[in-house]
Amino acid sequence: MLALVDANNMYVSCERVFAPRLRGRPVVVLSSNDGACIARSNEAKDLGVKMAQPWFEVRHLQRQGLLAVSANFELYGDMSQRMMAVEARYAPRQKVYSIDESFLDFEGVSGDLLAIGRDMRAAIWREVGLPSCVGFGPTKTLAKLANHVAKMAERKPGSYPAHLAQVCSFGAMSPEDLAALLDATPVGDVWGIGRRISGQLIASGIHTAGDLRRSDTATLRKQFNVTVEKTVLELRGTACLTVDDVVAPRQQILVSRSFGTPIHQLDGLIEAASEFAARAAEKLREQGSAAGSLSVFFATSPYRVNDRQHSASLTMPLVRPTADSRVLITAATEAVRQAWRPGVNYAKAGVILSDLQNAGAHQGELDLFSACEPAPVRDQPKLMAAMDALNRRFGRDAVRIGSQTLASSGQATRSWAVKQERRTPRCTTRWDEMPRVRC
DNA sequence: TCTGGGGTCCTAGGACCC
DNA sequence: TCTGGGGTCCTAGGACCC
Repeated sequence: MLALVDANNMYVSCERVFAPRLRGRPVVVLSSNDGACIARSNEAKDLGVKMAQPWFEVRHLQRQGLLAVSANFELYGDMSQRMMAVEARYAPRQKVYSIDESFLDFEGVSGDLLAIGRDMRAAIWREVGLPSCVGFGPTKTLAKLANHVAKMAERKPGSYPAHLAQVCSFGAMSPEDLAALLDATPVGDVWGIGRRISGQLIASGIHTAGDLRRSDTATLRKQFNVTVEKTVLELRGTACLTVDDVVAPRQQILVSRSFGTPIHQLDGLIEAASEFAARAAEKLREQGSAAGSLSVFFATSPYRVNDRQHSASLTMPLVRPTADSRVLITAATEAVRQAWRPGVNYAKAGVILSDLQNAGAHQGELDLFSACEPAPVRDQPKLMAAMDALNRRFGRDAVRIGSQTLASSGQATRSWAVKQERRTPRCTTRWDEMPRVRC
């Protein structure tokens, strides 16, 4: 039997641990530049705030008590690790799926899973301060669905039987009860069935999870793809997705941002791309990989309808896989120079590292470069390691690459930097931001 | 004024090969 | 009037997730 454990409204719940004023009130967490709502408390959902809804569309709800804070990812990441560590005590294998979810494999565990689930949930609350829900099922898709039921039964009394709230096990249900439950679940609530496909399923008469489970797999595979077919099999209890507890290194690393103010000058774009490439390179070295290629993209805002629209994307193959910030920044800068157009207001940009491989694996090569003049920048892993160590010890950007802040005009620009006007303290990761307790 | 960021997997179709 | 056939590899883009 598998379990899916996840925190309720993760980001809001993390904020509430250290800010009692946020408890019991409608709260949203805002994306970078305080642009859109990326997390909502139940009270905010009840006020009608939608996921990813722009802040300017809902800010008037402040009159009805809505509160907003800027995203504090450092805090959420740390809280996540604490939560995962508690969960790991309860099952032999854990696969962390996202910042607030993990799958647990209870194979070989005897005892009452419902009781274990309740105990684990209580421990997460007691030790970390986060509310969570637990769903048990024989496959990942069913465990996900059980978790969904647990959450909805808690949040919307009447949607599902009350005894399924918070911890729900499909393993503890009769086939008839489970069938009735699936028939009461909209097909779009099934994991893997998104907006596009649920629309087409409904159009062909498949409205609920129960309908989907009864559908012919071959037909669905033809109409859609194998992913949908696997989902149906998983709903029937045939496992197609496994829980492997090895943490696979990322296959792709992406750093992108919308700008605080649009960029129309080459300097600014180079500076931003350099900054993103440097961040991506740090992540790359953190997981011990090297990148085989680097892509840069930048685009105007589709919402500024009077602006000339342009979106560019350019991939730079790297001569040899590298994790050296200087090499990656040089490639990013070159890509910007090639793809940039003057007179355009760019609103967003990003850097993607792909073709990732183990940094230790060196491929033999012909030395085609010794004759080059000037010689290309050589990788210096020790230099990078020293830079990372200094930044860990003295804070981010204690040491940085020059082009991360272009000083061509005699002063740093960085007007594009994100705005976060409502960020809360990083209570668990910074000594100087630790909360104070008055007795 | 103001519209998120970071991922994975799958597939169709083009390039290329013999 | 008149098309080769069979295969691999790569990439862009779509769909999904949180």
